Amino acid sequence: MEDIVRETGVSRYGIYGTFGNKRELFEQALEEYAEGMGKRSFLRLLEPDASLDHIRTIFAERVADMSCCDESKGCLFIHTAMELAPQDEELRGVLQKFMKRMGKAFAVGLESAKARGEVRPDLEVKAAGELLTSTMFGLVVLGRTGFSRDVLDGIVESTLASFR
Amino acid sequence: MEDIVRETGVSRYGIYGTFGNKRELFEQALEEYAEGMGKRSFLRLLEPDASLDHIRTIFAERVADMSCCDESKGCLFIHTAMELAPQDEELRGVLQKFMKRMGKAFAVGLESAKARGEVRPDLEVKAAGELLTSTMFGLVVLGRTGFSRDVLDGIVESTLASFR
DNA sequence: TTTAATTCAGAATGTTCATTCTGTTTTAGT
DNA sequence: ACTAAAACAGAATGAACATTCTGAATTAAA
Repeated sequence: MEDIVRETGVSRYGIYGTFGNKRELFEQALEEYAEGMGKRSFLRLLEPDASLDHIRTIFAERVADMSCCDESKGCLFIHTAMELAPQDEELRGVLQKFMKRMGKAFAVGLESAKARGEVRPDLEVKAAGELLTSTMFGLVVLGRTGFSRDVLDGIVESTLASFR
Repeated sequence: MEDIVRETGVSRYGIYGTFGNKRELFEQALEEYAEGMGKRSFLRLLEPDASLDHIRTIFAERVADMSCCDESKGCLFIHTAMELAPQDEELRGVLQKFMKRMGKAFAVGLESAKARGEVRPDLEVKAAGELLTSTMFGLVVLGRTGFSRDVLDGIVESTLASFR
């Protein structure tokens, strides 16, 4: 809270008055974050011209994040899932909502890719979308333990290759 | 530390005398844990008769862990990777050592499965082993956020199916 | 058995941090 | 401009917790 007061310039009074407590503030921040990252990364998968390359790019951005500075390794989703979700039903609900949306977006993107002949016709896009969601988080864990960019890229490519 | 003193029955004096501090105690616990889980789960992949089913079983055990009680969701590896690895080079080294070993074990198991004709002959087992390592952690993240056993099993099956 | 070294349980210390409180300043309505 | 409400900065409170300290109990050596 100290940090938030300093960085935002909003007083403790204001924060507690508006959000009640740290927990509530966090929940709203999480929703905001998810909404933003959905718009920034996943919306493009819903365009009719979405291709496998769109998916590749989403992963590439994440891998790039992991591999650079010490900061910003991982995302709020995975930290929340690991540290809070099992004991907090409400947060779990927020995470599930957005992760399901993520899987869905992947599935829609894959369907478009299928129409373009980039993936095999019998691919089950729903299952594949869930797999990609899981892969995203697996990558973050490996990235945090310092695995090289090459390894992370390799995992993404193997996964995408399996759709062909 | 309070909890450890209570649960082990060892006095603070003894713990600090033997391990120095919480950090050192933790590092040794992590190695112990990794060693044990390696022996319990991954050693069988090195047997010459290892099959795809051995891999499936390892994942099934993990999925079962995730889906039952509130306790024990996740493992020490992933928690350490998420919470400590980026700021602690030594722990990162420990994690990397064991995660690489894990990938290697998967690769060896896949090679045996290939000999049995269970996976396609041109599968790159090294890359596939790394992918399975990543998948393992991805599953834990989804499990923690409450995804159903069916979804988790589906991800495992899609992944294994992609090797055929 | 006596002495010296270990080990014990639990109290004391010091730090971090969320939350509340207080007295002052700013804003909005008249 | 004057009053009442809102918002401020920062101090006070209280809890959690790692680590160190203390005096008592236990063990091992003579």
